[in-house]
Amino acid sequence: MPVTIQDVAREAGVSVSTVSRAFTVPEMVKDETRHYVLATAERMGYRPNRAARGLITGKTGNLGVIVPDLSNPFFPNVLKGVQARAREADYAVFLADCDENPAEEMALVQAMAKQVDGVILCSSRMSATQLERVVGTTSLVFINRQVRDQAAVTMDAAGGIRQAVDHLAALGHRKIAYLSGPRTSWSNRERRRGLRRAAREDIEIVELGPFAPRFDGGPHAADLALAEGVTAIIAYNDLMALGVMSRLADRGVSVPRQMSVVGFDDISMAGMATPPLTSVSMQNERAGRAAVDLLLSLLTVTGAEAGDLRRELECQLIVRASTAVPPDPTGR
Amino acid sequence: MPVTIQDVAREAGVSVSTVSRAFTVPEMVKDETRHYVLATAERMGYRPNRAARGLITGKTGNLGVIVPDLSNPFFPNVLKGVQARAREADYAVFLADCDENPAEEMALVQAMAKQVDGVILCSSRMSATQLERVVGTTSLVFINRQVRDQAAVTMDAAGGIRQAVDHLAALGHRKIAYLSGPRTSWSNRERRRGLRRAAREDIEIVELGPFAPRFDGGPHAADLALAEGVTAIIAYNDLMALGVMSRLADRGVSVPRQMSVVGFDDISMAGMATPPLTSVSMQNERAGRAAVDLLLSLLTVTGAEAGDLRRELECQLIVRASTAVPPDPTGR
DNA sequence: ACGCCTTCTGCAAAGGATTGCAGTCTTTCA
DNA sequence: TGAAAGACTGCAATCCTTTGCAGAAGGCGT
Repeated sequence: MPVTIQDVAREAGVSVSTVSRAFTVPEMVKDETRHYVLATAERMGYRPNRAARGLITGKTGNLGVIVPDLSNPFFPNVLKGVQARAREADYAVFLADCDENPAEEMALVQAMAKQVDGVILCSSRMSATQLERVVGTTSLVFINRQVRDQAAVTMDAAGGIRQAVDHLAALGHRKIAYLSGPRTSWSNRERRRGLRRAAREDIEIVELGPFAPRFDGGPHAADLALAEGVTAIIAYNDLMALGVMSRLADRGVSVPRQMSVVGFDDISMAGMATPPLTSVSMQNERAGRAAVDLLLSLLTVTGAEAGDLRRELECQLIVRASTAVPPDPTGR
Repeated sequence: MPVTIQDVAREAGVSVSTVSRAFTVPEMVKDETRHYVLATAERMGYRPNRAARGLITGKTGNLGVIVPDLSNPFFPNVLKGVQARAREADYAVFLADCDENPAEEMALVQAMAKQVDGVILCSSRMSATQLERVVGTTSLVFINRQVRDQAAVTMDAAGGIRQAVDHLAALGHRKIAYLSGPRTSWSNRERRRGLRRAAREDIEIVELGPFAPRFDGGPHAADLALAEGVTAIIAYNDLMALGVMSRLADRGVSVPRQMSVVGFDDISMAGMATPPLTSVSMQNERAGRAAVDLLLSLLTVTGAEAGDLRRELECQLIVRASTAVPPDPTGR
């Protein structure tokens, strides 16, 4: 049923080699022949069998992406970038969701290894030892995590935090809470690093947590922040920030009048919240595209050292309605 | 570098046939031999090359999913279901995002056809003529759309609408607006069908739109609904509902005191909105799993007629804080 | 007119796995 | 004890492409 290169060759009255070359090394076959072959192929609806091609070239034309959890709105956007860029480069993408489970993540990489030219790992949860066992099985590009000698695209979260702190400081806030995410997460460490870098004489920053990096981590975090008497909150991510806002609303604390809230990631729902959430935007889609670019050069550029392939994306503070000047300490 | 079946055979001192059979038809090789072979393979880290296998068996062990837009929070959840179920069945999944572009969607199906055993189409945007050209190139399963003689998993949106109407009626609402989505969309037709079925003597339903099925379709829709003087709104989907709520807040209309709002899809952010949005839940993850099940039986069960493979999932109204009794018409 | 260089095309091997067929070795039954 | 059946295993063809090598044809310089 499916039409093979043989069928095209027979129909066009040439050898399979010629058909093959018409597709893969066009300049090697006479214009006239090539046009005729290509036209015939088109007419017959021929599409080269990638599996067979991969068998001999050693390249599959596929790449894999592994994300910790698709229902975390952070990932679909990077996935979208990966997919779009991959398609431009005529690659197909394998998707896997490891459900936040490092062991599963490792298994997935190994299972994929044979059928892809490389794998993109988003916010990998794997331990150093687990990583060791997958490095080398296939080309790897990390997103949001740096691993020695491995290609990676990261976000300048530290810079983002700084922007958030500066923004709040400019508004007049003097005591700010940072609501920490999972202690072991690379992203959280990065954010904390940014916090230290953003430290200023005139601002007091208290760090709370860790809290669950989800909506339901918010309420607990909000209560602690209120108890600390801060006037502004920077949350580990938007989900947590939304949870915080929800809790504040329940407790009758008005955002942004009595409390300013800043999130992280700028997931699409940030702009839809009430009030719309000020957030540090991560350019996830760009990150996805960049990861594919890195992977591509890793595969094609000879002698490219994975360790040299690094790309850091700017973060951008998107100011919306959840931040404002702090309440007058005199009580109006 | 990668270890092949030949390597294992040599190492284990048997022929490649035996190794192959040890994996694919275990009962055909002597227990002792099989154990030894399997152990050797394991030790050497051998994983069969799926491409090579697919070449000869004609089955790839892959399946494809095409979604219209990953950044629409509806899809990642069904994707998650697809992925999970596929992995259980030892299938890998190819993902593609067609950016709401039917032509691209068609091209993607054709591009995938050769490398997958079947494709799952989520909320396909293709026209009848376009569909005609892809049916037959590979096995298809539709989600959220019914096509003649094709396997499909659908949601009982009509039933969901009815639940929403009954809920609002029970609260005392007498005039309700339905905010329509894209006129041509199958989902929208289904919802409208449900609307007619839910029609009751005591309730007046006005249909407005069509509006963009996104957050930014909400404001326009909200204004029209207000002008109609309804006390409750059912939106085409949650995104639109959130846009409506945002606009209502801007215009000083309190939800749910002055206006009740019901969404559709129950995307994760519905519960995080302020107030949390009452919504018709679609069980997207289950839908994804069901689609894979359908595809699998389409592939294995001989003589399974695609047209017979239908699965309809229940919808469930999740009542949250965005719906309440209507304002007293006397003005309190 | 000859040889050489180009340009184009075809032959055949290779890549990793599956599988029909045939061969070997045991076992069983008469 | 011999033959037939049964249980395993191996050989080799096959799936669809790519690609090194060699052959064919045409052009050019001398």
